[in-house]
Amino acid sequence: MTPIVLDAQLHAPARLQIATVLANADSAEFSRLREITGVSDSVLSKHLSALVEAGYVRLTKSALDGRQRTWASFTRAGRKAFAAHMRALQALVASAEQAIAAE
Amino acid sequence: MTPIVLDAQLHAPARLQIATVLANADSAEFSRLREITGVSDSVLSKHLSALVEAGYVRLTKSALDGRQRTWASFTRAGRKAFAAHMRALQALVASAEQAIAAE
DNA sequence: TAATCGCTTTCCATCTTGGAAAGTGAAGGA
DNA sequence: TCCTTCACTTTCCAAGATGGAAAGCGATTA
Repeated sequence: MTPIVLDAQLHAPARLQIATVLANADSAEFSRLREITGVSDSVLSKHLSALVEAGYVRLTKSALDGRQRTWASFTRAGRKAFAAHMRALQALVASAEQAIAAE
Repeated sequence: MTPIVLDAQLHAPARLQIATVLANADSAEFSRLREITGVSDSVLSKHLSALVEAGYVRLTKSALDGRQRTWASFTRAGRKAFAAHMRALQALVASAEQAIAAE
């Protein structure tokens, strides 16, 4: 059987939440991601920086109502990595399918 | 939408590997788990202890060929927790389905 | 009695994750 | 112009997770 490789950059729960939002939208506001993940400003900022560093996310700053806003979106690489991660999870679930079917 | 709750005790990659093996078998030998996870004796021992502590795993010691062997198996609670974790992952994958379908 | 096997425990280093608080640049008000 | 606010960002720090090496330990063999 082929080994199931999980993406360390996307594996942490908060990262998964961020990625799931980004996968379902073209972009998401910083404040919305903060609400969804439930972490502090600083922590979200660091997660996003890490994803940018990994080449998975792009941050766009633009003014809305005269105030600065930060939008996050997947890069092509990020979207691909997330898709691969989801496939890995799917394979993981599949490999345990019969086992949990008995429950 | 209902929040997707991941089990922290099963979330770490090495734990997932151990759990997947246990889910597919009645029990597994210490040495086999060590090979599959690729971690050292001490690390595997600690992971198993943590799972025992969580009430998810039972360790059985018995002699084989005159030498001590340790077998690990899921408790009923462990099997249930793993099944729930797999369902959570399945839900996570499903929530991103359309998004990754485009890839 | 000594050595080996099969873990377990201790010790230690590193990485990750988190919050609080201070810092920064842009925009708005006095 | 100076001060404040907003929306993050960075720094500082604490706690927990994870990993290996090495020592420990009980049960066999030699």
